[in-house]
Amino acid sequence: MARKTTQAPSPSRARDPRTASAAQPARRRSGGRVTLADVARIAQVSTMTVSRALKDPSRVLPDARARIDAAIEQLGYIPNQAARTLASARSKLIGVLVPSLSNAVFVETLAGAQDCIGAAGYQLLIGNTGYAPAQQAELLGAYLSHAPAGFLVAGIDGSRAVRTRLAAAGVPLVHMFDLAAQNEWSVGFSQRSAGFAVGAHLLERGYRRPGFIAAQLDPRTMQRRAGFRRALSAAGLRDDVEVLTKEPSSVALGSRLLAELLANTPDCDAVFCCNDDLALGALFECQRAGIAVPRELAIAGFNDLPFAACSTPSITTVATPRYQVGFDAASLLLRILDGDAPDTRRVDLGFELVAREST
Amino acid sequence: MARKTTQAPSPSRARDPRTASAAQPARRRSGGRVTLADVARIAQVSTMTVSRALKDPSRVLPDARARIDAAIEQLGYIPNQAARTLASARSKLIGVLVPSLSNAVFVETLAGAQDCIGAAGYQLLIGNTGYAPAQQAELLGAYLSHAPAGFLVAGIDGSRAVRTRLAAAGVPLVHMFDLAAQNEWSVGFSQRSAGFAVGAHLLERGYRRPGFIAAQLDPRTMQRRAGFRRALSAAGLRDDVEVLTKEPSSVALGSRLLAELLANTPDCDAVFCCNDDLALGALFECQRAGIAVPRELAIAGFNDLPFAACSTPSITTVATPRYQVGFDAASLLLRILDGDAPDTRRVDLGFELVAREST
DNA sequence: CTGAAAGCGCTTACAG
DNA sequence: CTGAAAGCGCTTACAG
Repeated sequence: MARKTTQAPSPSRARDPRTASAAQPARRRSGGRVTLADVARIAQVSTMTVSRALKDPSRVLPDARARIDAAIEQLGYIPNQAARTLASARSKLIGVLVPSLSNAVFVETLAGAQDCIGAAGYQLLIGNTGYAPAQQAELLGAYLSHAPAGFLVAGIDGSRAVRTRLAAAGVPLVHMFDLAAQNEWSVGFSQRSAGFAVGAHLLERGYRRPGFIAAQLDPRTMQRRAGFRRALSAAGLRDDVEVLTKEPSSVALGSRLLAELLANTPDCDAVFCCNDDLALGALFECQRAGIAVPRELAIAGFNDLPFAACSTPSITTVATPRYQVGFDAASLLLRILDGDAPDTRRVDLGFELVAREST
Repeated sequence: MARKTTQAPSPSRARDPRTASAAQPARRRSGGRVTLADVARIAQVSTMTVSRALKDPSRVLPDARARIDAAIEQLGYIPNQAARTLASARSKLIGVLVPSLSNAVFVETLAGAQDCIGAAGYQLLIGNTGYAPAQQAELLGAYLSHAPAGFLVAGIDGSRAVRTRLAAAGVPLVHMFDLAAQNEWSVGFSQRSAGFAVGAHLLERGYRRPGFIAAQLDPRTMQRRAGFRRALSAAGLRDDVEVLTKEPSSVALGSRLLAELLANTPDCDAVFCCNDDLALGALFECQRAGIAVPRELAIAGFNDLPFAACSTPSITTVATPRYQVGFDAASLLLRILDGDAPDTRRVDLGFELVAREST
């Protein structure tokens, strides 16, 4: 197949098809890379036909298709994304904005999104907003210069002004984790219900004086808190036993916050940590202080990070569908881009309370 | 400034400058977005001058520059990256390939790279190779279609064929974590020396029967192992007390591997875990089995992830400059792109053994 | 310091 | 099903 026939007028042409045009243009900037036109020439069709074969092979006759495939293979042709984007005014890039990368939750969400879009030939443009709403708007604007096909955004912090710009540019946006208003696309679950579930679980286990510790205090954390407090107050218990800080979350911080909580409220018998890192730190603090978990103090976390299942004791937590949030949000975005948008704009993936030894 | 003068021939033109050209071209595909030409028209200069002002303001007279800035502001002009890339044959994208995203180490490396290149207007195109050398080559090839300015790659798994293609395309590549051969760019540290340091530390503490547990078994892990074994054999001790598995690393796996190690070698008095996740799992396993750490068994990890400092007991480990690896590798890449490449191609950032309670 | 022309490599929008 | 023409929005390479 790749063997040259003796009919070939000039063997050297096969190596660099561009020399085929006898009259070289005066100024040529091409870096010698293989283009669609090269493929078209070898395959003896027009560039349009090659372009079609690439996009949708069924729109080209089998015969031409075979010659094109062979030419692509022979030349090692790689499509130029910039040219595609410029001509079509839309790239194969999808902007994803997450509030943090040090939080394993969002990393898994990115993995889910990546796994979903990879097959469709898209790439992720990942932006870290650092939990700053202003930064979110900033990045959305900046990414627009890449003509992204769409956006995936954790949280609903975006200013209205930016969303208007996106709408004007015709770039769809899917919210992740939060459930947005009916007229916007979103994939997530109710943070509030999840918080409520933890409160209800602790009450059911018989704890009467649960506390709450939290860091970062981003919107989702505050929603979990609201649900948790609701569960307590509905049962006639105090719902204000808590230690909050805007500091970034970490295991070490969990130890500090728990120490502070116990100093403030010695008769506290359970604690809901707004995430598993904090819960792990709280557990370490108990081990250090010789407090038996759960006999003297119960600990509940949030997210079900891998270590929660195998710590000693294992940690009760809420399993959140973070990978699925990323995957499904991306999947929804692809459907929207294909003009195959579903009717329901809000997708509630739910959550699951996982009761373990720590409560 | 933004106020319109009564001299303006037609206020409506200011809103959509493109209507200024009386004769509309027959076919116009522009989506109504603002272009360089629009800015040039408003500022009353050529597009070239606007282009220059954007790239290097000092090459344009202050007077023109002021009009251009005003026009950009007024129109809300955003440069089209695709057009830039197509015309210049080089994008503002940098490909980064890491073997895993579930490993916090690489996520921090990405953060470092991101922080470095963000100011220079570059974006990261992040690829996950899943520890598969073939996948690394695959992604390098695929990313070429985006005409990246350069590559940052964790590990030196890339096949020679791919690197030849990159060289041919003039796209520089900087290795991260491993120290490459003298003729290639790399920023990292000696994994082997780090492994040796852990072995030496355990011997110095008086442990005589250290074991080793490891997962994934990627090249870097194996280099650490080699250094560790060297330290033991040099002291005349057995260096083959180990449990290895190709499974992905996790905290739960650390528990399992330790249990297996102790089952095989009951008189083992210390264990070097190839990373901190495994070490944490080992610690949990000891707590579960009632084994006192470090009195009955010493535990050492690798990387110094945040939790290592605050567990009970705290974990001895090797602090690796992962954020710095990402930052400095990106910084090196930018220098190369600016034609300001340093003489030394290998940058050794070193490591630090952090002795804590677990040994 | 500034500008007119050509080109980058594709796709859109029409035709046939 | 296939193709010739025009255009996407910038930058390169020359001139002046």
